[in-house]
Amino acid sequence: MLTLKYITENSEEVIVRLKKKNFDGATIIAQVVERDVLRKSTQTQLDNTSSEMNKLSKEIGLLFKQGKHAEASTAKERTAELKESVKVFDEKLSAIEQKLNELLVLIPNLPHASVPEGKHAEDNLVERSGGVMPTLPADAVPHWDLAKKYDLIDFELGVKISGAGFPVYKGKGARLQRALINFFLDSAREAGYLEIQPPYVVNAASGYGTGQLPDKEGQMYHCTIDDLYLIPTAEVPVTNIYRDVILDEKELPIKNTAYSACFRREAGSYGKDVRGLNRLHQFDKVEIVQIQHPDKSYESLNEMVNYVQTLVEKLELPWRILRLCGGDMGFTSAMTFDFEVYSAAQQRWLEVSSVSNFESYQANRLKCRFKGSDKKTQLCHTLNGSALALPRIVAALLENNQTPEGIRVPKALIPYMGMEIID
RNA sequence: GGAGAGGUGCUCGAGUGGUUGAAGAGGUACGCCUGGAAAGCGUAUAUACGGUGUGGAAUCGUAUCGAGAGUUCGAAUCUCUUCCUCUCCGCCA
Repeated sequence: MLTLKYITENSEEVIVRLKKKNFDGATIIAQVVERDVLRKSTQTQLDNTSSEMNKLSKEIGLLFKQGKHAEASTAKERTAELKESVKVFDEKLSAIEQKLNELLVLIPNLPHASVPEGKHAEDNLVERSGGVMPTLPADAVPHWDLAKKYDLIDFELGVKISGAGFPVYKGKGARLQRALINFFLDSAREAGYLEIQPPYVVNAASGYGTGQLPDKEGQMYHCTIDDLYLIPTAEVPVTNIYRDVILDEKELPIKNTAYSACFRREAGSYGKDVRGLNRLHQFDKVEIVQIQHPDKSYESLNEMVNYVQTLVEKLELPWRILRLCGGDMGFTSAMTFDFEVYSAAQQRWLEVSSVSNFESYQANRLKCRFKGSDKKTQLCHTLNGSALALPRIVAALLENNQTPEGIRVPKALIPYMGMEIID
């Protein structure tokens, strides 16, 4: 969330900038500002009353020590009223703070100045693109047919065991998964990321820390008996490592990578583009996360985008990078680049990565701060990106590389696959 | 799952109702000392919010001793709830 201080001190600017995200913030910002004034005055009242109370208590203690029991009893009587006031102010303050917090989580992050205007995905700008569009044989088929032909993925079996959206990878299909995961992890490590193996279920505090809760509760699988959530991305557990942490400036940037299975309920997204591997309830992904100094977070964003680009290039897929417009960006992001690869048989661009700078929006919730040489504590900037999500990469690899002899394995993957062709 | 012990500052560790935001030690930072270093000496070393205030120097107040609630004029210290850790037993990959 945005910091209360920033909102109250720059309320006009905040309202203007939020417009780019198609968010009309005038009313809610006004409510925040109003309640903040109330918060401050209530806090002052509470502090003053508590202060009096503390003073009086000390006096009573002193009187008792001196054996002046009568005077102590008289003093005690005076505390009753104060005590009541403290209680009233305290409850009032808590109520105000709770309401303020409820308002704050409804306000999205401010888009960076370079984020283009726009309302929908069609307004995103193509930043750059590369790779060679494949020329497919006349009888080319989409990946779900190829998966069946070479017995790589069994969607029906997944339905039997779990339900739609839980495919079973078999044989060379399973091996391809493992090859991609290892390729992505090794590449990330070589790029300076520390490999992490996080838990796949998280508590509510973690879900709240990265913003999945409370707004996106319905999108996560919830184990109610233990009140734990299946992670929708490794971003959640990895970023929460740094919840309630004050880092030393010298530790920045922190670069972590993690493979995890990802679980998404995808409630309400049935019917559209869900065939094959395009949209799943469980999928595999390698994530990269950075915690960075605010002055350098856009350098890091750039670095991360360039890094992801090397991955799609090594996989020899046609790719393009989109600079998301204000209306298509995530709630918590200040700037996002999406990566898409072309899936030739479906003749569609598939999103395979989303790289974002959250600036201090996420860090404010997480209370992830750093202390510099000036001894001042301030919020870090957090960034993350997929590097990469597997299913759509697999879809594009299968479709684009289909030949009469089988599926050609890109050079970079051959050592991981142990074969040049899937047949 | 059963029985017991415990959760205090960057770390260790004292503290069982009254100037305890918290002894002591270690670590770290700065200063002194030294040709340099060690030792030694001195100083500093949490966070959040609020008030006064300045070139975001200071200074005061409030809250925080796992978390939440309670008892009390007053709680790190007592009570309850909850989470977590450790030991023993049971079960098990």
